[in-house]
Amino acid sequence: MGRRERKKAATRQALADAALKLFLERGYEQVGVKEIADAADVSVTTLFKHFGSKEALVFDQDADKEAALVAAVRDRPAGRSVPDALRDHILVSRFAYGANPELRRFLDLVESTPALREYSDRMWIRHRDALAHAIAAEIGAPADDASSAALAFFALQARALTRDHPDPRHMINETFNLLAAGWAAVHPE
Amino acid sequence: MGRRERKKAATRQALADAALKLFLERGYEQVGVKEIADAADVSVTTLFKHFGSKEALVFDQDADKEAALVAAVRDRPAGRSVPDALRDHILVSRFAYGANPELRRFLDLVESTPALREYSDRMWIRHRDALAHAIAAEIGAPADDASSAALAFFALQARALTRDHPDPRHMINETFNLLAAGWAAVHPE
DNA sequence: ATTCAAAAGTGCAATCACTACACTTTCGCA
DNA sequence: TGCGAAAGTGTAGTGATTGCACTTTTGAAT
Repeated sequence: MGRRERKKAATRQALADAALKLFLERGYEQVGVKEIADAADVSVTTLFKHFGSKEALVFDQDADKEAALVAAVRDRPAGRSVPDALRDHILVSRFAYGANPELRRFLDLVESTPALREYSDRMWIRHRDALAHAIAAEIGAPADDASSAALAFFALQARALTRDHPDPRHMINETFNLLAAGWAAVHPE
Repeated sequence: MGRRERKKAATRQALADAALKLFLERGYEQVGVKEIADAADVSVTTLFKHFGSKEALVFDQDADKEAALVAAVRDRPAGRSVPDALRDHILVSRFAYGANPELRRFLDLVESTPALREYSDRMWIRHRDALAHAIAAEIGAPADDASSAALAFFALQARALTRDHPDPRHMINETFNLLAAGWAAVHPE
């Protein structure tokens, strides 16, 4: 990778870092793009060349999530159903920030900011087709199989569904109980 | 109803009418709020006193939809399951514009405008709790029953799920097959 | 090494939805 | 009859996002 791309990546990183730092300090809405650009020592124009929107500054990794999602289905333990594998993956990705306080604060920021919540939801839904195809492949159905698409969509929406529930873990489990039972009925083995 | 409220309602209606007319003529994005206000002969400030956002100008009826939704569940034919009743309701509300070309154009406008699609989706989801409570009441579960909440949420999301599918009717049916089977398994009668 | 075009970055002005404010007009009603 | 709330106005702002014309950097081909 040449100097050019390295510098570009550095600028991008500086922007994302500055943004996250400022957001955590003072809250998403209380920070303007101008400040972020200044903190990263670039112009606002440059900021928007790197990130399509203010929200995008916070979510700087996307492709790996999709890969992980597809892998969760494809590489699931033998005997585990597709919905159950998805349940596991959602539970882990939602509650496994372990003892990492940075991640914890980041998730709190997202959850407490409506604009970021919506953006995050939309990000997940963008992986809908990829997940649907992975599921269809697993059961040997055509790529545009409707039930696979429905399961993929619902699994991805589960985050939004369980967000404001008092007991998210329980809500997720109940939700996937419904999906798993329906899936088993539609696709008996 | 006194003259005052009549005038207020008239202004509101003039705004909604002007907005819809302009949107249909030239497209949602190509029309500014200023133009709408001018067409209705009020100030922009007044426009925003009546409608919370530009999108809201298009969706001027909300309460009745929620009532219809709850009624679809509560007053369903004897022997019909809750998910099936919801399927019927969704199918009707989605395809029953009959020979009404105005409604047809309106729906096309919404479907072809990202901002309006999202707004419409969010509007439906706002009814989530009401629908969830109605479902829970039907099966004699506590109001915060998790499976009822999941079913309500998924049924409402079905519109978004089936939007960009080549055969929406088929997609809706497959989706509700999944939900109905899951629901039957979780709530055997 | 020189040159050249693309890529990265800049600065400015503009757009557009939406808000705050301070103000006037209009009714409803006591 | 008169007063206060409600409806409406106009202006000036904010804040994200875009378009434009411009300079600087740098990879690569000659």
